[in-house]
Amino acid sequence: MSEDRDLLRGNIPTLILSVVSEAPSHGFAIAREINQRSDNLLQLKQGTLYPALHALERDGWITGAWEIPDAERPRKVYTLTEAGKTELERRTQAWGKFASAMESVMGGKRREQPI
Amino acid sequence: MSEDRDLLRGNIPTLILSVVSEAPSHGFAIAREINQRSDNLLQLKQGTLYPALHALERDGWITGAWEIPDAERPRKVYTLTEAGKTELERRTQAWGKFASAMESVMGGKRREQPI
DNA sequence: TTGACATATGTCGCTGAACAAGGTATAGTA
DNA sequence: TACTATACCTTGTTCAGCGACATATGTCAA
Repeated sequence: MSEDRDLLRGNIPTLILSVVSEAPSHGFAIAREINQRSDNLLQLKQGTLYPALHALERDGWITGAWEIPDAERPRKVYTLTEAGKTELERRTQAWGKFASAMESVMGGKRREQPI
Repeated sequence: MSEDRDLLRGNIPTLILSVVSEAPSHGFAIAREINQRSDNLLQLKQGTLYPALHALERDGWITGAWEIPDAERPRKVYTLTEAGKTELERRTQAWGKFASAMESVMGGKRREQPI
């Protein structure tokens, strides 16, 4: 599984934006969600999660707000910004193109020629 | 396009093994092939290509042999080994699982539950 | 009440893949 | 003569992800 580290490269921000785009959420819950949805294949570590969230906030794709529920630990809840929505769309498309390019090479297909 | 650098991470050896598995080929041609099949989306740079080939040879997945055609530059032609064939299968499966996990997270799907 | 565990946030230093930029050399072409 | 494409290679840099650690609270069992 250690190989998935490299496969993950560059995709973690996309995954985080995806999850946050559905509903505002805090870091720990986002990681748990990614973990569960991928059936534990994609494991977001803490040393990756928090710096990634900070970078996304710095770039303006998400905004964080502290929430202090009664009788619970403080959480920083992140919400997707408008710019973040656009960024997610861009990244989703980039992923699609990339995955399709991978299949093209692995499947031995030649690029499509216009008629 | 600069973002595809990160997406490529960890997939380059798989792409190289894929191309070589179809027919023995030399470095420069392998890169050209990947480039063309992906419609120039996946660009294998020389600073990536040659070290990657050396690593694959070191690990025993491919073997290189110098070929000196008449009136042409010498080339190092790489062939997939038996172990390399297994490795390629393993990597192809890993890619499939990873891509499907990505889709699961991005699509908001929950992991399938047994009945 | 003591310990273990899950939750929840964060930082710091390391590693290693991919890249940029450089090198060598030959064949063909303008 | 200069340029381009082919064909091989190395060195130093960069930075995403990770391991390991620190901190703190709520819950639950021994």
